[in-house]
Amino acid sequence: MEWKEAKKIINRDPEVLRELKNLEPEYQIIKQLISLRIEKKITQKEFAVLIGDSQPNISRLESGNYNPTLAKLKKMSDCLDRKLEIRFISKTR
Amino acid sequence: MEWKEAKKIINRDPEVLRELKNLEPEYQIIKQLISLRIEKKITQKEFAVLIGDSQPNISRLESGNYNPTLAKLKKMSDCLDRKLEIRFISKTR
DNA sequence: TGACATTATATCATATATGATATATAGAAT
DNA sequence: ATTCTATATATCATATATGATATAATGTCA
Repeated sequence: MEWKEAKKIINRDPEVLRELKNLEPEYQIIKQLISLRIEKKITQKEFAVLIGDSQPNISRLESGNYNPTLAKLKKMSDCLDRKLEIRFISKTR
Repeated sequence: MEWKEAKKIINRDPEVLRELKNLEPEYQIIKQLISLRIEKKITQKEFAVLIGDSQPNISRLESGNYNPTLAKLKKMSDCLDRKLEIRFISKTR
């Protein structure tokens, strides 16, 4: 399995995708998390255990129906042995 | 006023700074937001109006005693005409 | 120093995130 | 088709974020 699979999951529902793209940072996060999970070849349940959460909550997260706090994002990144980077980037060129 | 001033504000309380550095993403955010405000040469009150919030809440935000949701971060970035970027960065080299 | 501006702290009601569990639905394997 | 696994959806109690207001403390300037 590869990114193709992740893309398939993201594309499952065109409506959700449209909304996700409008809410771009959320999309970024979801995309990254799904990629990570698939990269590791693990189920949502296993991923949930990894970050100290539950499978239904991972599903909700991946679906975009989720609004995590900064602390939650940090916890997730720590559990995934990743460094969380948050930036407010200037739109000017 | 320049970054020196922002630094002074961040350094006001060594204990807070120590904790902030430990909670690094939060520190990043605060640093960026304070920089932005000082760059614009506006008070917390004016900044608050800019992002649709109140001065006491900005103070709380700048002090680190704040745990914003993703939606809140997005709203802030939108109001500041910035693009919010969130990444889980691999720690490997 | 005093007046005013700015920032920090406290408090509170309401909204919503977190964490947990049950169950429905979809997918995979045989 | 059946069984099992994986994912999606629903629900709920509790914790906590949001948004708002009042006030205290600190800073600035004449």
